[in-house]
Amino acid sequence: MSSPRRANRGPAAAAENRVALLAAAKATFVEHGLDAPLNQIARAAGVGQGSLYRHFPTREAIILAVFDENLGQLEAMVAKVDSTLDELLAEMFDQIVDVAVLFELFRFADSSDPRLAEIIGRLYALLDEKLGDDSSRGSIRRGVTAEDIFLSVGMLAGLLNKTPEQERPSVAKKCRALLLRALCD
Amino acid sequence: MSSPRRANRGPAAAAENRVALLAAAKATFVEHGLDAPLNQIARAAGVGQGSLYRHFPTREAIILAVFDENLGQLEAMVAKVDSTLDELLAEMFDQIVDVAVLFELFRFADSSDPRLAEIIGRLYALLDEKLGDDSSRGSIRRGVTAEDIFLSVGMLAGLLNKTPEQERPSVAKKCRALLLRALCD
Amino acid sequence: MSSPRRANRGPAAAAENRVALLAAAKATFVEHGLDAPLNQIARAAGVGQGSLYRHFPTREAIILAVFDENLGQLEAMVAKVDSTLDELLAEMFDQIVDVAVLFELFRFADSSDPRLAEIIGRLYALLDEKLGDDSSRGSIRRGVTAEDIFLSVGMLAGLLNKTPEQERPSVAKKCRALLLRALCD
Amino acid sequence: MSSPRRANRGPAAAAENRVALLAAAKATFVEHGLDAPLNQIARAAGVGQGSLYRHFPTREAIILAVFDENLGQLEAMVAKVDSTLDELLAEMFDQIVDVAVLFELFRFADSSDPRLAEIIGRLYALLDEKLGDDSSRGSIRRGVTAEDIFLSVGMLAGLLNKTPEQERPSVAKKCRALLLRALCD
DNA sequence: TATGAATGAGCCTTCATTCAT
DNA sequence: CATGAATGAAGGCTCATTCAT
Repeated sequence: MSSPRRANRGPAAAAENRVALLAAAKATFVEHGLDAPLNQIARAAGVGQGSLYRHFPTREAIILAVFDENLGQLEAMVAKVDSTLDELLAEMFDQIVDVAVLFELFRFADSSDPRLAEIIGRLYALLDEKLGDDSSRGSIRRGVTAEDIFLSVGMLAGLLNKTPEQERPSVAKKCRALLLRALCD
Repeated sequence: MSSPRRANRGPAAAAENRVALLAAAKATFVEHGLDAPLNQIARAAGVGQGSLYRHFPTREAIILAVFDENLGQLEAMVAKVDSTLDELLAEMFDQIVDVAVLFELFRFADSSDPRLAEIIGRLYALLDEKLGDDSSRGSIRRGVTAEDIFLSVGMLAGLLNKTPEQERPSVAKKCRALLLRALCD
Repeated sequence: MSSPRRANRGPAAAAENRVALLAAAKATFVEHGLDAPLNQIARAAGVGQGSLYRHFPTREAIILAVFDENLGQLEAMVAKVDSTLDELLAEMFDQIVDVAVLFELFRFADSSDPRLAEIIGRLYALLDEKLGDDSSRGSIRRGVTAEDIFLSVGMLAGLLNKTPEQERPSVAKKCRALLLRALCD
Repeated sequence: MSSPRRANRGPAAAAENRVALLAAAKATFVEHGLDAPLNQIARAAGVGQGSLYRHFPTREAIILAVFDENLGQLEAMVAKVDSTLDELLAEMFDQIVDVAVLFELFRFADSSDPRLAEIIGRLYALLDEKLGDDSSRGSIRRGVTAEDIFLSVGMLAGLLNKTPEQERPSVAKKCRALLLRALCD
């Protein structure tokens, strides 16, 4: 019997699969929310259910991984440009319109989860580095902490997640103005 | 027989049931989010599944009812005291810590239920009334619109919904400071 | 408290209610089939659920009553006109397009049910009366029994019940031609 | 533990399961009609509820599959013997006593499922092939169309579906006589 | 190790039936 | 006797998770 089942590409495919899963997960989460059926992710990735579970044993695990990956991109960006916090914030505010859903992560991950703590730690480090240096602080006023920025971004994300797709850009713009006023002189 | 069917308390229980359902719904939503199983609400209210559906034919209907009830309390408060917007905002920020989940209601914004529009209208009216009058604007700066306040509250609620129970007061306090800075002179 | 509940018109309304229920039942069955929710019938009749149950304790009971009533109309028609069987058949074939659903009755009523037996008996009597008399037999061939006619009508009804609304007239016409060929010389 | 979850027999069981489901579905439909609970079919097949839905995502799908299978048997029979339409009809009339319920399938006639159209097409082709050739038409009179036969079979099925099990053979016999008279010279 | 079918728990919803008023 | 709210059993369907191959 010739099974129509996708060929088992063996262990070598593991890395490929992981990448495909992360991409599929991000797309699926953005489109259907963090409660999207997991099999939808597996299907979109062209990967078996079981493989998804092997790579990410829980829903939380894959969400964390996607978030982590996105944060990685942000870090890379920061590392490359000699940017001020203004520019970094602008970039974050821009990107968040599309991936706000990932911030729902906090509903899932227990805040004591070491992976989450690690991710938050990296974000804080990123921000503290800029805040601590007058030349890179941009127009952010003294006294603003990394946590303040973190909370601001979180609030924006929180609202965007309740906002219908097409209204997001306009809502984001108005909120950004409010938040900058809160954070800048 | 194993299952002693709950006594049929008759039509007289209708009003009681409605109240019990609303209370149970609020508690359940606060604890488990707006996607909480409806049967859990019915059980918590000590009411049959069917009665829940009779009183609130859709999930949206019961969410709206709970929200409406809370909004009513807010309006009552405003009506009583000759309050400034500062006080109104303080009240809202206080209350929202406990019922932030209700703001998830706006996920249903594309709903055809006219009551949602009505509720939003009432909220705006509440705010516009205060904003339009210099003597009641408090320390809110000129140029702030009802929408700005609405968005601020929405952002706060959005973040609180992702925040674990015990951290909410502290998060709320910090966010409140940020938002007031955004809204006041 | 003024109860918005329909006034209890007392025992006097019993007869009225029964009539309203039968009419509503017929309309509801025709439109939604014999499995239509009973509360739909009560509502259409403007009558409480309980009253429906008082008049017709089972679904079968109300179906039988509707069927019976329709048969009564047929009998009345036969009694009035000095009709041949041809005309009677034509009438039945005509009417059945609209009320074929009532023949689903046989799926519900146990054939040993005395009420059903009584109804069938009346139908047979109606037919036998015409068949037995050469002058009223019309073009129906000798040898055809009341049962043959009964089965023919039943078959037609059976098919019509599976036929989408708008195709019924055309299907009925073709089947009628076939059945007449079976029953006539 | 109280519920010894059925062993997961693995993907290899897929084919077996499909067969078991079809058999169970046929039996269940015959006994309880096309509205029989699907979980009853799953249980009868010794298969999980989810597997039923995997194989047949809708009720219509499984009905179609059962019907298709039966039609396949009919076609096979026709293909083998060099039969006349008389014989084909006899076979159909015989078989229909047991599986009349499947003809309820046509309640789904407005379905968008192309397989239904395909099935009807095959039935018509089967009949047209015989009708078009004088040597195979048997005693069926000229002028009879495939549709006439289709309608006849449908009418018989419709009636049998309302007929209690034990009376079906006798009813079928009488109706068959009537219908043959309608279709033959 | 990858695959995807199997499994059943669990939520949603409808509706027949009962019964306090 | 009429009313219509209350009740929960029952069936539909989805999806997280397991596991034979």
